[in-house]
Amino acid sequence: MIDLTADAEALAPRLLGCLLRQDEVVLRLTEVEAYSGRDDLAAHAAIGPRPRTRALFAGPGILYCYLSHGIHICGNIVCGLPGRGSAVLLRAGEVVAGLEIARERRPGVPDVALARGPGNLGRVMGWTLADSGARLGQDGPVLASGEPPSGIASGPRVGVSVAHQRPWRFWIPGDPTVSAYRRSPRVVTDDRAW
DNA sequence: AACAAGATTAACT
DNA sequence: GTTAATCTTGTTT
Repeated sequence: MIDLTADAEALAPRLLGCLLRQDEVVLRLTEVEAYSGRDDLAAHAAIGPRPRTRALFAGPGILYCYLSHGIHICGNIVCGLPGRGSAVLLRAGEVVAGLEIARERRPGVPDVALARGPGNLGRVMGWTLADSGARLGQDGPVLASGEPPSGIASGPRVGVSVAHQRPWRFWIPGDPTVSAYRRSPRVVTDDRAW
């Protein structure tokens, strides 16, 4: 099994290739991002516990969902020690079961793009804000080990303007379900080294 | 009470 | 490359 008490930075690459099942839909994770906790300025945990971020501090093995831009539900797997606020954002995956339902939830979208991008992934899994706080393997999705990925790539997080020098986004290189990288419009530091 | 920004996406030009 | 869609939260008046 997977040790969810590890910090997000250590856990994130290990989640690649893992299987996440929500009801009939099973995803093979191909892209994730680590959010380290209160000391991570880009993390929702940085401001400390709030009603909205309650699930983030509830301890490892919790699903934390948030609403992005009023439209998209994005999901994280909370990890690390309770109260740390560490979590891994699920950015993309390959639908390996429940294709019919996934297609119904995203009509007209090619299979390979069904769960490409965090908002799309949440849509395919059928998540809403009410799923925030669900416990993995109980009232939430089930996480299981899968075939280890052929390789792991890393780089700066998508849409994040701080801590940009740290490679906290991990993906399976060459996988067609991985989302395109879009730099935050606010990044000031020179990141050409990446 | 009003406002701006956001771990985004898809549809434009 | 630009922009609309939509809503919650934190910040400012």
